[in-house]
Amino acid sequence: MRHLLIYEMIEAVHRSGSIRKAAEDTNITASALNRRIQAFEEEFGSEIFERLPRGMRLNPAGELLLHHIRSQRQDMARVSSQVADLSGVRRGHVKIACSQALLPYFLPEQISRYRANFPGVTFSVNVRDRIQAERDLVSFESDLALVFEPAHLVDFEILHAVPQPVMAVMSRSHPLAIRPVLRLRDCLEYDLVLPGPQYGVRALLELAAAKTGQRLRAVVETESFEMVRHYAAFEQAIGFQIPVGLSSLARPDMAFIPISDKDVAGGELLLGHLRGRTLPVAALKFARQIATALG
Amino acid sequence: MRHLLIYEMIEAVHRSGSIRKAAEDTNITASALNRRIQAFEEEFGSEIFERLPRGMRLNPAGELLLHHIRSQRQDMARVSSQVADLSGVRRGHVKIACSQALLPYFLPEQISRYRANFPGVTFSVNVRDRIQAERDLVSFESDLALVFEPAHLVDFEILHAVPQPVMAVMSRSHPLAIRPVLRLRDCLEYDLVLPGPQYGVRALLELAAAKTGQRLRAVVETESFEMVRHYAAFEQAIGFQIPVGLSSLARPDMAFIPISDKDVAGGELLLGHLRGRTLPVAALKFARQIATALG
DNA sequence: CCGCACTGATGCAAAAAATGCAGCGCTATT
DNA sequence: AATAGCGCTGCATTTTTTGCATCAGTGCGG
Repeated sequence: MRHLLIYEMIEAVHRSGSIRKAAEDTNITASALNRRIQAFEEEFGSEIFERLPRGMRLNPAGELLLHHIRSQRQDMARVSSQVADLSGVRRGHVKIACSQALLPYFLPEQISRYRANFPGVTFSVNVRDRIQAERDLVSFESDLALVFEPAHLVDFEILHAVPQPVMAVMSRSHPLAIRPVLRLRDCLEYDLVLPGPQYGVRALLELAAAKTGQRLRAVVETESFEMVRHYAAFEQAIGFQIPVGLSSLARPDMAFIPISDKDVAGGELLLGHLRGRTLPVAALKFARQIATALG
Repeated sequence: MRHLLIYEMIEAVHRSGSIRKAAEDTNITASALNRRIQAFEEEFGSEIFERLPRGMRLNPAGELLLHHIRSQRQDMARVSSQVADLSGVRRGHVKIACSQALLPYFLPEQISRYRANFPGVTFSVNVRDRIQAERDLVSFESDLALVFEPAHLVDFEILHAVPQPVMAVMSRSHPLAIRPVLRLRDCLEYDLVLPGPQYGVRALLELAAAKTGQRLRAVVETESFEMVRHYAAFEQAIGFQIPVGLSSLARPDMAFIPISDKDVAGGELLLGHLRGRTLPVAALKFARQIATALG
């Protein structure tokens, strides 16, 4: 889209913070780029960059414009994908920001299933915590977000929600492994493997512990959910995770037991997109598929 | 916006149905215009026009693109108005599609009040029936719609709703003018002035009459609400109208009496905009003002 | 306090792109 | 069969964009 090149130039300047650096990325001379920016500002009726001695920086008008640029680019991409869809080609690219728990089993299976039907569609999967996921939607870096217990929901339009109780994860040989349901106090008698404080599971556990005046002492605290699962398997320790991140088929040596909802309030796994956006066909169809899969 | 000229050209070709006619509107040669369209289709990756022996016509891909073009233009206008707002200028243009009932008193007063605060803001007011109003929103020809009893509400995002009972309109000297409330059967004993069948008030009246097995016989049927009011004033006839279109201050010689809701179901006056759109600041502020005014 | 390295801006000539003109082939109407 | 309308295209011309060289300003380190 030659006529939209100026938008890419503006973004390049914004990214690199200087015309000269952006000129290299854009394969153009700094002087040419400079004049295009100036010509655009002239037409636009307002400067969009602050000229600092050390480079360029978007001013408030520029921020507003940048959001428009991103929105318009995404909408153009949607139109393209719909046009491709018209000719029956089913192309497209779906960008997903998701919680770590979706990585081991759920998303690989879903993406593979979708691509079995539409092999022309490609995917980007980015691990994001609940705050970053929302930021990704706003900056159009992701089409869909799939996160556990998102923090604040402005700009987040919920497509689907499923309750996800917190599960205890342990070796099958663990003394508690035979129980159908666990109380939090049972778990606290053993070594704990906890996810970092930025995660929803941890937040729910802390809340529950505080309510009953107990304290969570982790022998291992980690950012990696994989670590939580595997460490629990090696030692006689207890980890925590939500069902969507677990697969008893893949790990017959492990037990996954729900914590009683008397102790720990169950969280919700939310599928959503940027409020007011029209999603590309591919993203929309994929969203429908995973909504069905989540039940 | 020179870089968006190609969009205007596409719209011009769409409007006029031929390159040669569109070329005149665009102040360009047919050959140049032709080549720009071709270059665009090349870049876009798909033809957007059907070449007919009698001219050009958008194909489905073109229809999709056209909607994107309109949406992007409106969003750019919104950005501009927000940028103007940044510098404290408060410029903008608000396009309203509204029912006829809003014309005599309500909108003039509201627009005047708004412009007293923000004289840089201008307005377009277009009279539209409830179907056309929605179509106007979809094609971005209007920012806001203010209609009585809209038919179907896909694409219509409701910002505000107020109940509006059907009122009988007559001269103060009319025998019924002293009553506080009227029954429909009372009215039917007199000559009636009715709005055309495309209007919500008429639809509600017909429904009510049918329910009790009565028939509405109009001595005057008209598309003009002004005609309804004035004819009722001249003869001892009864007209019908919703409160927002009436002003007892402006017409002390006339009586406006509600029809009992036992007979005629009250309709709703709805203020709305295109689903998913971000309105320009001016339109949004004006919408808030009239929502408050409507109560 | 002075280079030095970095920034954006600008005059001018060269390169590239867009345009206008004239004419072609086609089709539906008269 | 003549005509009037359509989209398309080769070629010369005009307009726009670009690259090069250079200027002016600013902050940093010696």
